[in-house]
Amino acid sequence: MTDNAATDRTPTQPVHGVNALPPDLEEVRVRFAPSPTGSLHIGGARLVMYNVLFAHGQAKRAGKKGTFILRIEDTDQKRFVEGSAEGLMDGLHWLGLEWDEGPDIGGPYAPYVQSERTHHYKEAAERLIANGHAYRCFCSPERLKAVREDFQKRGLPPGYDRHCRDLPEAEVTSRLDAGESQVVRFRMPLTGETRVVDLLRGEIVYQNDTIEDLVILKSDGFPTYHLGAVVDDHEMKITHITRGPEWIPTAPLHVQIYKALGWDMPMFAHMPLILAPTGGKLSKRHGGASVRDFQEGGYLPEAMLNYFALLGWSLDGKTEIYSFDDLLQHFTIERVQASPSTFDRDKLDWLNQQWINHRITVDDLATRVVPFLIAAGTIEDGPAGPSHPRFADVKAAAALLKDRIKHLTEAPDLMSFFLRDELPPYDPALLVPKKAEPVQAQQVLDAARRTLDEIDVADEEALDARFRELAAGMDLKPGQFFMAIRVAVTGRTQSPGLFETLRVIGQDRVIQRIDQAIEKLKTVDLRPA
RNA sequence: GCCCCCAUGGUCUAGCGGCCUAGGACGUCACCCUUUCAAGGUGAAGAUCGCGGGUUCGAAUCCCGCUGGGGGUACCA
Repeated sequence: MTDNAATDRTPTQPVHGVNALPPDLEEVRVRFAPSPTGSLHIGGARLVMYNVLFAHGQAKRAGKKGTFILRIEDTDQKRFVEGSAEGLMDGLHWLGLEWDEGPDIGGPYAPYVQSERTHHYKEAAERLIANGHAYRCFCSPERLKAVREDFQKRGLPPGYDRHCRDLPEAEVTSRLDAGESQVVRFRMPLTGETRVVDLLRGEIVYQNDTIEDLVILKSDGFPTYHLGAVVDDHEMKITHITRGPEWIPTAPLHVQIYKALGWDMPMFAHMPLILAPTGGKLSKRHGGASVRDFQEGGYLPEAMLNYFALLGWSLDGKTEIYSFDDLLQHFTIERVQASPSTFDRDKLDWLNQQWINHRITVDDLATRVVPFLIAAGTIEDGPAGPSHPRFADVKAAAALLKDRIKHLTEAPDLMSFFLRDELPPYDPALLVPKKAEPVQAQQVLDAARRTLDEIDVADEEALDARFRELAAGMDLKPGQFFMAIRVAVTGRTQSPGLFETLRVIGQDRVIQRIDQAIEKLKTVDLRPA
């Protein structure tokens, strides 16, 4: 955390000569604008984190106001998924990434849902038509498709042939009056070039004639992303457009729309892509992609955020563990990588384990593990936190398992012998330590059983000393002696330290389990192998 | 095909012209610790800085070309 994060250096020098925070800028306003068509993706989550760190961290450190906005871009009614926006917000809340303005909490530029703002886009489109920067297109989807195929066949870039770009005004009016279906396209300049300044990459130059006359207002009256995003970003006073790299190719179009509307240009920062280990975009099949999957997979939000920071950004190339607060102290958008990075599950797992083993408290671990224990039926249903009636037991188990748990999902399995009275069936042969005979296992268990009549499991030291004596007397190594007991009491060969384990399981259950083990051992062939 | 972005060990990265016989981390392997499993500690292997040209006294660092990877090419975002 702060103690191991390098503090003597906060790199802020612009890498590409672009200053993300010009002196005259008073407020940084950034937004995350997902379309409600699915769940919160890892790439989206990381983008949100960068936004929050930029607005609430970097901007505020520079003495500026920083605002992060959530906006829902639901302009594609065909792909709309019910409940998706809520799921997106749940995921963000889980990660602890909060917005200052948004559909649920409102704000000065409400509403923050595009389907409720359609008149803004219509107005902008009409203004663009009026000032000659856009035109109505009556081409049918069939014709468009045919044109595209024809272009492709002739080895040309597939696209629109600008058929309606210069329709006589009278024709437009009459076809409009006739109620013909139409869209609005942006009239891209046919000559010259458009420059896009990207915070992470510097200037990118495009020849205007390589960019199509794209649709900005669809026939159903909804805008496409190109218009919707530009209009809302302007009206919501967005200062920095952060988004995925898939928007780089259409950025010049956006620049042209801003110009045509006479609006001030925000800055652009196209964040890097996250690749699947197999190459290509990260997806469900390749590496998992939904934040929810990780939540259910027993990852801590802290570890997720920490990993996002390491993937595509670095403070000094040495610090690995960051709390969100550390990140707020040190993050600078200029240092995010322009190159895509591959999602590495192993490193995330390592971070998750670091957080569980070394960064959170026992109490915290116990609290977080309760819902998993309930879901698995390891403990009875109840409050999913410290007020659960079994919380004290969970905590005692958590104390011993803290440096052994990698994912919260392991808790039900690893904690079951502490929390449940009955042990699941196990192979009696496990009771026999390595390089020992079944008869010796029986002797160990008998000896242990007798010892427990005198020494209580609460007295770890006395028990430890006695067991070692007994082992020596039987010509067994302590480890061999302990193993027979470990198996008898936990049903498995791996557990936390034997004596602390016995103590937490408790005298009565330990005796009961040893008695059961002695019975079980009778089913094993006692003759020397 | 066309347009665009990117390029340091398998992976994430440090590096901003001399400090680099390239540093850290994950993963891998070995050893130590040890009552099992982890955790922890120590160490090792692993990169001719994608390739080829320049510029420079000097290049991983700047420029050009190539190659490779990725993205875009919709009335989806």
